[in-house]
Amino acid sequence: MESRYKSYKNIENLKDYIGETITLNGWVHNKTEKGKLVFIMLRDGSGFVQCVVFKGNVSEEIFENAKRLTQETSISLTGSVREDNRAPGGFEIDVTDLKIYHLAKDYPITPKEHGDAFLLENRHLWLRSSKQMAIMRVRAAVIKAIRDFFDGNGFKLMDSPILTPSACEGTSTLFETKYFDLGSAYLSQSGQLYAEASCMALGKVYTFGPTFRAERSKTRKHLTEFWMVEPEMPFFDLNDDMDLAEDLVEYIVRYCLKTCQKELEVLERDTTKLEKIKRPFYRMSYTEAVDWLHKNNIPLKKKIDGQEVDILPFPWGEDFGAVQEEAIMEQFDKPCIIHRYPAEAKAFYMKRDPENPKVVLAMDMLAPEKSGEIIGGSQREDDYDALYQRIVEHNLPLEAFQWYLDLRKYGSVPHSGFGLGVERTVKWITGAAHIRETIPFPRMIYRIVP
RNA sequence: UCCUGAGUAGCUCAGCUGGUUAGAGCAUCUGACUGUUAAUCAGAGGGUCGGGGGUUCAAGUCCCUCCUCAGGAGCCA
Repeated sequence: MESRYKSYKNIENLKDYIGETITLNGWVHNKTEKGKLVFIMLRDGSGFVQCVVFKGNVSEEIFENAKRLTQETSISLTGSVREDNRAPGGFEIDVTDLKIYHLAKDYPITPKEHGDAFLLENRHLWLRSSKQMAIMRVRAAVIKAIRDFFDGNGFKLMDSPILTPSACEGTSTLFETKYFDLGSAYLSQSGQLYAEASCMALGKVYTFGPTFRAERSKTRKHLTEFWMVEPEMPFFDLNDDMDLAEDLVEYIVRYCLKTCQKELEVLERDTTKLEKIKRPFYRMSYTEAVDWLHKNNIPLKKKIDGQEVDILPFPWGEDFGAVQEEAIMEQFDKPCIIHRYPAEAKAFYMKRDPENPKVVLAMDMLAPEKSGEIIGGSQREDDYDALYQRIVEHNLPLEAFQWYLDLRKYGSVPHSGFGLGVERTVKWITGAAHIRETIPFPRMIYRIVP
């Protein structure tokens, strides 16, 4: 493509330049000297390539400069591209010219092992490591897949506000901030309520953005700031909702398999497990899941007076914890949707099942390989009186939900939606050890820097 | 918030029952080598043992306290 700005050749396209002399810009990932040879592993963001400087091929000055190179020094180098099976990646550059932009000194991250705390403190530099780069590239692919899927299926993007006047669900804790003379505003913990309003205007919509939860949780599945995509569809019932969730997840996985082979290889991900992710996924109701727990003697683990006790059989009505989720998922090689949860355990806006008022038309999708919940969704309550009563029952401020109740006053329709957590999806697909590795700059309870 | 564990060189760690001048590997610097790819070999520099207090002739080591970090639970995407 002709462009008005400088365009450089990229390492990922090297196979198009075999035999040509090209200039590459990048950073020194590693360097080894061997007498009259200097090997430079060059990184440019698109990939890595080994470059060889031979004393006999360059001037004294260039060779001395090659010997001075340190890890993460930024350089521009020129040389011919050659296939070579001695080089990692299969290509090599015979360097004829070398220019140093900036000589880096004492780069803290070495090719050896490092601890988690150290790497997190140096997240701004850790991102340059090959595995972190690969995860970020998969993340970009996951987000692209999500947008392509919705844009290609008649959805409109309708962004929800990040500053909100009050809780969407009332349950989770919110980050609070001052808002001029209007008192407090809160960082959004879900765009759903606004997506519901949007879908009554534009039909199928999705909202995509950061979400904030001030929960004091400290696990490898939680961030205080994470990205969520939330589709909302008028005239969809719970079954349509579940079908859409399956289609989306299948599309994301297939897109990553198609476009991120190299990245998944760097991450040593077993892609045969991802190849199996095809519809139909598994489905069971909450009640069926509880029956299964009974049959397999899986207890409810509860803390009473600081003592952990096992309760058998698992009592109907209790929410599943990590123990139950993992036990259920162990039998599956594909995601499983669990639907129709006890009403008490779930949010106020979820519609009761007309066939069993003790449960709501909600669903969670659990991913295999101990990846946990990646989707939570429901059919929404569309009856004005029922919703009004729920808001009162949950002790939520009625005046804050007046606009939301309006949606049930002016042409209410059955509608459904769900939220998919981007980082949890990336964690599952990449096999990353911790969710903090799936977002460029993670925000966690005890870390906000860098 | 609760439970568990850890803080010693730039990094990853060892350091016994309290006992001379606190160690190793990597990284850094100097030198050797035309195939390294976490190179190898030879040499050099590098320490407030997380902070504070206490016990003792003597504390990295024992006690108290505070701080920081990690893992797990609950909550959730």
